[in-house]
Amino acid sequence: MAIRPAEQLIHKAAWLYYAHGLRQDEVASQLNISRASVAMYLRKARETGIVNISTSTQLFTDDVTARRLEDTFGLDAVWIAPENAYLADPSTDIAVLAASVFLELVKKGDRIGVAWGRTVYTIADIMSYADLQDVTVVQLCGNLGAPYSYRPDQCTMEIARRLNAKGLNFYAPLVLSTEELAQGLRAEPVIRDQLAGVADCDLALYSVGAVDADSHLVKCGALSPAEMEALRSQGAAGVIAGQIIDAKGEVLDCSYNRRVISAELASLRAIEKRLMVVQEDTKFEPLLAAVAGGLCTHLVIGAHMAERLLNHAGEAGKKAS
Amino acid sequence: MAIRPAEQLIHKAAWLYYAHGLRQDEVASQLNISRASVAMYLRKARETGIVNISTSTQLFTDDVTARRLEDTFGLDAVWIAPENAYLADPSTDIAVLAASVFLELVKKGDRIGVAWGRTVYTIADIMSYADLQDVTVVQLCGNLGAPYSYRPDQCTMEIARRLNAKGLNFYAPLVLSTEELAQGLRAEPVIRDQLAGVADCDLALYSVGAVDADSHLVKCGALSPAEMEALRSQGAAGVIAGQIIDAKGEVLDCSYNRRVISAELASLRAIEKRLMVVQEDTKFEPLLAAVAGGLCTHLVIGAHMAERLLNHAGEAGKKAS
DNA sequence: CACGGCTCTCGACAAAAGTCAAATCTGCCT
DNA sequence: AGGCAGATTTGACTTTTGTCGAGAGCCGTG
Repeated sequence: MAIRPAEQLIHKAAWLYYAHGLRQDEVASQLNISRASVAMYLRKARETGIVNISTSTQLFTDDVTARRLEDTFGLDAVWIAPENAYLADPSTDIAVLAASVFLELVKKGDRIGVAWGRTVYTIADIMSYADLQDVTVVQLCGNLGAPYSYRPDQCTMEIARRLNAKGLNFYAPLVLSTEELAQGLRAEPVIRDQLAGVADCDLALYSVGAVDADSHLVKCGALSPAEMEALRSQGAAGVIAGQIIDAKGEVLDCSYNRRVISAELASLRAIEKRLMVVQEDTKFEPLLAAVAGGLCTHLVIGAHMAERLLNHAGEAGKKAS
Repeated sequence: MAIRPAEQLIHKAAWLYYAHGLRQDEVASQLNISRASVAMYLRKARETGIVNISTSTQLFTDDVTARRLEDTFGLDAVWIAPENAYLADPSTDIAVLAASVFLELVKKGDRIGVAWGRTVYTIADIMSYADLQDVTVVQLCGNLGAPYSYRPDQCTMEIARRLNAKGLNFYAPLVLSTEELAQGLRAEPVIRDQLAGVADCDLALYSVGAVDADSHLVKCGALSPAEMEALRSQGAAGVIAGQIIDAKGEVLDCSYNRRVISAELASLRAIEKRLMVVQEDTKFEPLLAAVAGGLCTHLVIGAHMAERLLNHAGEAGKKAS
């Protein structure tokens, strides 16, 4: 990690510009280079996280709805992305917000568990760079061989890259064909250590998957549409880090789950800050299951989903009384 | 702390501009206001810490000299402001650097002890705003009645204001006329609690004062030039949070110190991160004393001072062998 | 040693952001 | 209701910044 001569220059330029508030041409004359170069250096500085521009996400927690959600579901913090006005694509909105929230939650020296999925990868993709050197990003579950760009290891690596952190991948398949093999693999020292290390994380980032034919588990061939359907009728309500959970947020007792290599839910629950991000409105039930199972403490969702959650809680309350 | 309607707008504008990367005119049309207003909002957002622009101070620790200082004096981290090229005023350079380092060291929920002096106030003055809501800034020592703008309470309040944090001043004089009175005042519940709370701080910010006629203690009338001179011959080497220390960094046994209301050195040493900033080259001996006494773990100084420290250590080493 | 291929740098132009005085709005007092 | 003081907003203008293609320097290779 020796600092290249150019990096030194970028650093100096960034310092003079952002910390001292000089103009670009002043910086240029200080460093005896052209202003155009300064502009380029500054862009690089922003891209590599030498300078950090972060905007408070407080606006999105201040919302009354967010507060009520925190109260009714016992969550530590909820962020709600306004559905309507802002940008063309509402789900991008959620991802942008989630990325900011994530960066706000990360601290130096943290160990971060990352699951996989389109949502997680989208977040990684738009997340700005930061310079947290002694952070470790660990992969929460095994890999799928599919050619998707949001494979578990990709998610982990991309986030590690953005944070300038260490990425700890693990190269085991997510699902094996027999329970015995899975058990054997889980006992392998390399794998065992990685899985044991999950509980030591300070922060986790994941989404929740739906139990339907569109699930990545189906798309990647881990389960057939028919199997998925069968699991659903057995009570499957969602997918967390590759594992099927029921409506109470517990691991569903089924062959599939026993063949999976992934962090145990108990380990996940041991992580202090569990950030769950849900983009799709269709993932209402999966989300409910995850929340019921105490699988998240911090939540980023869209306004519409927020409403549905509150309504649901209201009705459940009425029924109970 | 109800959010004024305008603040909401500022927040939204900042979000769209900095997080989503829209241009100002795009933001303007989104929010149905003129672009000029957006520009103004954004300035306010930066000023109030809704957006945070911070540049890594790593450049200044990467220095070989800084590393050697860390090693030879057993410090956690050292930052060295390059003396020559950068700006007109080298001591401003140090303060700018110190402010950035300080902001980098502060974490949410921290309790911060702040002493006083021109250096500390300069830092407070140029420090950019941040939005750390549950941070407490506590004053480390009593006040002086002088009309200086860098009175202890001013320093504390200004820093608290910049961080959007709670400021805990304490209104006792720094020096009393008799030891009995000081003892009595220290026993006062309000004062006692405040002093006891110092050891709970996570971070301290102070400089070190010189023992000469230019000292603020003299300028503010706490000591006469003659008394100062007398203390010097008794072994006074520096001033920390209003107290006189000897060359070993211990409290000097003298009447003055017994009449002072300030945090005990033991409490200061109990603080995990003790950030000391020294601007003036003349404060070489005071700094040595402070370092010897373990009163700082993190150090921000100029290049010239860094050299002197290293040379001194080198010579001391030679003499010893 | 000449030749591509490569990155880095610069000048000039276009785009974006900052600024200021005038206009408008707002609440409040008479 | 009128009018005044303060803050807020705006349009027009200036300054600053981003970008692009051209050119310069640098290396390994044929």
